[in-house]
Amino acid sequence: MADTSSRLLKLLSLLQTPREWPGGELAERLGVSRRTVRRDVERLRDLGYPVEAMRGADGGYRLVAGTAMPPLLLDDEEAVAITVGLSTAARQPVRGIEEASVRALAKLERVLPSRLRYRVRSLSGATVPLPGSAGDDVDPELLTVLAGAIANGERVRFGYQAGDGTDSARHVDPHRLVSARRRWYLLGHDNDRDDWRIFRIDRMRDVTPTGGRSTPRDLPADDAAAYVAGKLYSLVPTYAADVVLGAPMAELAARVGSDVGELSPIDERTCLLRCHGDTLEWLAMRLTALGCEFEVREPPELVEHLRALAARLTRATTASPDARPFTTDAPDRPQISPVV
Amino acid sequence: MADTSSRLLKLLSLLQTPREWPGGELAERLGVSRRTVRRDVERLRDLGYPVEAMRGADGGYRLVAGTAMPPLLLDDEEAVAITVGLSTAARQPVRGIEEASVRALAKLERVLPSRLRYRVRSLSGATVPLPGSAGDDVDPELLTVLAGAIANGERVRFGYQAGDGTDSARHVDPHRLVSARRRWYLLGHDNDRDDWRIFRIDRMRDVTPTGGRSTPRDLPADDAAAYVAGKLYSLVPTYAADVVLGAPMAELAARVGSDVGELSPIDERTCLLRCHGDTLEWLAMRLTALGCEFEVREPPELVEHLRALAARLTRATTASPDARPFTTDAPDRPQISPVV
DNA sequence: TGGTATAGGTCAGTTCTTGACCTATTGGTG
DNA sequence: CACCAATAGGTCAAGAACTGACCTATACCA
Repeated sequence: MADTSSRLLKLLSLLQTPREWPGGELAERLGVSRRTVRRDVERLRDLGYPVEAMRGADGGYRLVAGTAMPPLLLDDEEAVAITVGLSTAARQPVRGIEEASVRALAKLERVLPSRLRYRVRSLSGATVPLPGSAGDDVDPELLTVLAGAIANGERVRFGYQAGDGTDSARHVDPHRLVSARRRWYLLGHDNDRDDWRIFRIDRMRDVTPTGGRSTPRDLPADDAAAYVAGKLYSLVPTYAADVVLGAPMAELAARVGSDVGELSPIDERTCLLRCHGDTLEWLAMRLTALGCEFEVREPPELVEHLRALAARLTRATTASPDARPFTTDAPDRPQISPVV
Repeated sequence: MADTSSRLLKLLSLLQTPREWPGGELAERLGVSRRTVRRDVERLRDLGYPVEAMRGADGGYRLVAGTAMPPLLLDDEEAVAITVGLSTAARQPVRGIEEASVRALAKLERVLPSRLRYRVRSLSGATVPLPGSAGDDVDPELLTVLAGAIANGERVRFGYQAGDGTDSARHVDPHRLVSARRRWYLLGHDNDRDDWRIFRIDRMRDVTPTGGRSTPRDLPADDAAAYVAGKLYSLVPTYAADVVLGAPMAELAARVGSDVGELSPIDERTCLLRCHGDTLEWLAMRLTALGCEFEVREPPELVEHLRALAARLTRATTASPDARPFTTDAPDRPQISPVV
């Protein structure tokens, strides 16, 4: 009966509010007798959602953590907040739950009322881009489209710009989304080339599901993520940095996230940081953000980059504040660094 | 009837998967006849959740966006992903939906099965701290406790370390959570001092709801967020920066998020950036991340900070790579910059 | 044009739900 | 310590709803 079901949902939604509900108030809100409220609570418990009841004066009902995840009943603002949160999470994925984030985002986006969509769009445009990832940010919507196609077993068609700049149209059976090195990749079977390929998602254009079913194939490896990571290692240049930090390891441990790099102690006052990064900008930012003295051993490119940065900072602070800036055309002054 | 309701929920959960479901398969999965599936779909539509049906061969049912937000049925991984996403979102709140994010997080945390909690905890520890906010990160759990107390109208008790370092115990009727200047604040009525106070949440300890009801009071202003922002303006020092950027405004517009500052053009090759920040580290990072030439006009503290940073970078790159670093004890070398 | 999918009407038997009334139990308060 | 207010749960009868079986209409694809 639609009446009972909708009442149960309404009850769940009330109970998800962080407060206690006396039975009488619930009965009034739901338009039924108190006895029915008790029965509804029993029904929810049967469904696996533990409703806790405080007996005695000013007792009441409240939903507590159980073994199953109850259906989340969100109001408009919460739905928007979650969508925005997941969109930004997709831009800076957290190891181990990248795909689940995208799945959850896809779920949400499919049912998000249109009046909320524009709010999401205007809000997620306001996120601060991080250095090293500027320009080649992935559109979260693209991710959800691909996630949907993968789950649905649908073939997709898109335009792809390869690393050497050549454009081509692709027909691909999408297989898995993998995020590695702060970028998103699609592992799929290229039907025209009849082989497995890895595509950088920020280089894909006009992705459209064709409607055709993709043929199930065995993975080229046991673990798709490992496969992609391995291929990338030989394809994408990566900088491995080797830096001596002028502070005790204990002091820095909290500031160095696990995805930044590994710390090892040298003595009481210094320690060694080994980290990887695909752009020099990213490495430079991580290092300056540490706020301590440091000394770069490897790679020379990073030394060079930091020198250029230091020079830029010096120029930024030495010009006289009254003079019109940049009047002398110094041809060797770098303009905006190209997007990598 | 629990049977029908749970079947409806199961159906909703199936339909939230990004694929099409033919009626026959749904009937099989739900253990009912196809006619009942059709009726269940009708029930869902009555509840306001639009189920789209594709007729014809290989048609099927799918849930589409409607006017109401359907209950979200998440699997374990998705629940973890959303919780982690919201936790990090609470650390770097997005203007306009700060409170909704916390509300949604509170909702989730209250019902999150315990087996998922430890996964959330281990994952959210891996987030990268940003410069300028290091050390005084807010614990998202604290936010959800406060959000719950506010919604429940419960009085809270906590220890607070004021700006001058003095400790005190507080009894407060919590009123609103406000995030401003990349920090979280609690606006509440301090019962011992009988006045409205603003608390920095990262300075609160041992927050516990006392169980006592907080007495409803009128806000000291129409808009709590504006009230807090106004008070902060007179309490917390803020740097207003004035920077000339050596690149056309059009090129930079995408890189300057709306919360970074306002751009205005000077000529075809340069533009002006006016921005605010509560720490010099934050301002310095934003500026260097732009990747273009720039020139700081104001404030002098920022110029000083950037000079020191440039000097640090120079030291980091000029030491001979073979020599043991930091052998000479230069007393004027700053150690880790204190947490602001 | 044929096959397969959804859409929806009707009917009878079964099952479930609801509210009213009842008692038991628990926890805080005066 | 007794009282009160809250949850917990049993039972009953009337009513309502659900289900599956059968039917036809309709749309889409190959």
